[in-house]
Amino acid sequence: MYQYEYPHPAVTVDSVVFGLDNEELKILLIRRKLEPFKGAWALPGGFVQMDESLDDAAKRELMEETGVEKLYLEQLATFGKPDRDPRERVITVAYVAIVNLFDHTVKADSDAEEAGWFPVEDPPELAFDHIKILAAALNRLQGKIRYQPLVFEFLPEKFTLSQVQKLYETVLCRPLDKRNFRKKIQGTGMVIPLDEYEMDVSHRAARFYYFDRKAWEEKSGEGFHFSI
Amino acid sequence: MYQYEYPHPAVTVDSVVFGLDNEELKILLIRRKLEPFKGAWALPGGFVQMDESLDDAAKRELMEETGVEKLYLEQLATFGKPDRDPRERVITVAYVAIVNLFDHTVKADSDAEEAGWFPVEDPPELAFDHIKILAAALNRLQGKIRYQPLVFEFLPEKFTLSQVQKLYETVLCRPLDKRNFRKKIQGTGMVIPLDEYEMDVSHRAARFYYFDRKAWEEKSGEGFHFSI
DNA sequence: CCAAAAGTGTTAGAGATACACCCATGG
DNA sequence: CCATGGGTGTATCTCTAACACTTTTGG
Repeated sequence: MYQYEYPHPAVTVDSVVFGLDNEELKILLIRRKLEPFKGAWALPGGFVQMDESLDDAAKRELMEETGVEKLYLEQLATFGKPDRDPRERVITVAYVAIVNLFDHTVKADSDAEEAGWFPVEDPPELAFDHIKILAAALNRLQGKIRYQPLVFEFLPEKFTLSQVQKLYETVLCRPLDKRNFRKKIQGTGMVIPLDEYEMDVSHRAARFYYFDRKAWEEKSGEGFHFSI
Repeated sequence: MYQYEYPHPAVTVDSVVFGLDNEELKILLIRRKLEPFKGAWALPGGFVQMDESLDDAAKRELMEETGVEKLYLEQLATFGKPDRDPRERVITVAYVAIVNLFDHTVKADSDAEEAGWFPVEDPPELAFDHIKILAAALNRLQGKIRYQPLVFEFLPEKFTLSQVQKLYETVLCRPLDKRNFRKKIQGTGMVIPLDEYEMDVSHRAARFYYFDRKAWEEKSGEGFHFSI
């Protein structure tokens, strides 16, 4: 039993985990085992432990629930309306995460928890105010992807330019001109062609490229603007 | 006395309040009356009450400490390293605020609390991790001011274009070309000239303008890009 | 030879940048 | 008449946007 002179809220972290599944943008949801909202789908998350930072809490919860260690993670915002949880006052720090579903497999079920990937555009009913958090996360992703190289967090080490373009189109919900897109991507100097090509495709084989993280880190220091 | 089955952290809100004082960008600080960091300068803030939202808590604290009701307020980020407060686990939700020091006077001292405005570039030693919060806030301000009309939150209803330009230069820490700046500002269609001019200045009197909030609200809906 | 996706350049227009002088006012 | 800041236009350049056909491969 823990006692305080003044009331303290509970604090949780919840993550909106984006992934690219079969060229569709999806989010990871967990089915709740406990009341309230028992049986409903919800964002993965949980209570912040007293000895861990918020970032560490988000990482730990995602590790526990997806088994993925390496992922992109950034704080989104904190949601704290007094009545957002019917049990007690719960303030949640929301995160945006991106997992690479090519290089890492995500365990769909962990310690008897049901988990699943759902289309961003058509999610099921969500517990609490999680639909609002999802909206904020999508907004952040759409805004940030235009001037930071987040796309490569979704893609395998080696990718084709068409994959990159389709991903941008999916996230931004608008078509991009192929020639202008390729010019711009290659003009950054951070997307480097390999001498490898697709195999066994029934059309001209696409060239593979990789993202040069070092070049990005160097250039991003000096106010470099990515910009799609 | 309040009891919980699991330990709960304390949650506070802290605000970085920016204001334009004599053409200098300043922040509002409060001198701490209590341990820890008694006597040190700190960001204004305090504990979140159980029945108020985070935004409401930030507004209430600022009202109590500055007497200002109308101000620009936006959530910045949440800081929660386990050891950021020596007493107990305290997670703080940081806000960025802007007060207009032309139209509203801020009471420098409130209920026996010492308060003061300090240059952003040269603040005193701050309590807790508040220097990190300040850095994040300044970063947010510099980023956001380029594509959202935040400058007008600092300025009086009626202002001159030179005031606007100097403010941009102050915040962005770089000079701007006068003619190009004026073209761009006027090109937005949201900064409207008045038939009023400065009085009693020992040089050509500058024209006054006002910011058309309605035009901004309409245009910002349709993906309008401010951009300086 | 057909279907399917990869790959490739040029042109026109819009927006950004660079730049220098005259004007109005108070002292 | 001098000091101080207010106010104005043009030329160049860069970046963006629009646009259509040829290439490669498997079936």
